[in-house]
Amino acid sequence: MHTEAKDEMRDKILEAALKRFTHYGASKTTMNEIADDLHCSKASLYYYFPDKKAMHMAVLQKIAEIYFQQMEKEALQPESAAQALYNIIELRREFISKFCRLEIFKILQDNSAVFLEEKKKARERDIAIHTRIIEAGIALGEFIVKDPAHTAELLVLSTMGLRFSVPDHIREDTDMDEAMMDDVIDKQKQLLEIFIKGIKA
Amino acid sequence: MHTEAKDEMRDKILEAALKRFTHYGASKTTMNEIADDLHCSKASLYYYFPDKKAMHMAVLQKIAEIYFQQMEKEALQPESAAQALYNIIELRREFISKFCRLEIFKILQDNSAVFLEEKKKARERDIAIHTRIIEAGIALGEFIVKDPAHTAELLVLSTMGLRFSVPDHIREDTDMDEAMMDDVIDKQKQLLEIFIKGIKA
DNA sequence: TTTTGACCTTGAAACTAAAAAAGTCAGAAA
DNA sequence: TTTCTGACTTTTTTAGTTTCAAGGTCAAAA
Repeated sequence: MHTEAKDEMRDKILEAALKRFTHYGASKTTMNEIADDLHCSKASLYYYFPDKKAMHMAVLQKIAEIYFQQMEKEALQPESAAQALYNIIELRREFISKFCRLEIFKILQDNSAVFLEEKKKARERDIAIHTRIIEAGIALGEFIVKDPAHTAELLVLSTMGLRFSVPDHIREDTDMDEAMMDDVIDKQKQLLEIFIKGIKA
Repeated sequence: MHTEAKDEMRDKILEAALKRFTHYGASKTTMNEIADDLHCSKASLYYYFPDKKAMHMAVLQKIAEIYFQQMEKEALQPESAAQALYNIIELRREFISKFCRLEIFKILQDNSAVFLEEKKKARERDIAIHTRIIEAGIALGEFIVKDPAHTAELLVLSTMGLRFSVPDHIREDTDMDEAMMDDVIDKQKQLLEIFIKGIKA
């Protein structure tokens, strides 16, 4: 059984790719560069991944998995549902500031069916986590909500939407947005504050 | 004093342009086509507008003015501030379904300084109107809000942001979005409901 | 003052060639 | 048998060019 070794190499590739992506941006990274970093041939990469897009996806899934697991930990047994919701925003701030250089948006521009599917799944998972927190809030007597899943969707979508409150031309610019990000996160927290009051028991 | 006649011709041009824009989209409309519709020469258009962009802006300002005036009427003396906020969403629905074919987004893609400035002004006016309604709500004892302008900004931005809850690839498509729009408007109303509860006295 | 035909200018498609990157495969290495 | 690679082909990107429709100007007419 050589699968452990195989998985190990696969992971090494993902790490090397992620390093390049976060440093130079995914769109500026070639398969050859990743291979060179690993002192292996490009053909090897194609032994582990069917194509470049699959590798991109795997990198994305890898970091998303960590992010979601942190979120789920937060959602598991909150002392306060409201606090859990705030903590998730903080988690998001960390995640974004860590991976914003990866040009995640440029990859996702690629609106292929697989990508959209993955994006949808991620959003659903995000909403599911928020649903669980809201349900916990109901159980704790913090919130009164008729349809937790629906309310969670609304919270997630409206919070995400605030991302677009910063003008278009700045969103492109990769330098300035670190400062802008704080503004967006701030707005997200302020909206959450009102949102929580709006569903408070 | 020939200014009335001049203004009249200017307005005729704007109407002809708007008709073309809403029918075929602004990006697919040429100056020659507008001139032909008016049975005049293209050079005449340039007597009234310095260039094409200025004409686009004028068309946009014209329809925006109507939209904002309706909003302001709504904001002037609401019996219920909450109801006024709902009415404004309904106004927005009408406005969008009327002018969505104009490809406003494609024009606004043009991130020139003048355009951004105008966009910013429009947003500020939007926020100002919402501020007035929230202040009215406070006066009527409906709401308790510390900083009405700030709360209004948050409401406007989060509501607008919901526009992006529909997947990217559908936003491009000019056919489907009529149905999608209803979904967005629905979400905006649902968010407003919670938002209002969140600032309720 | 307003309008126009004739004219000039510009920018966005439509090709093209060259370079770079993606992707394949027969066979070597482990 | 699984993993890896050099040498190869194919596809995509880029940069340069042409071309033409659309933008824009102007002297002169109405």
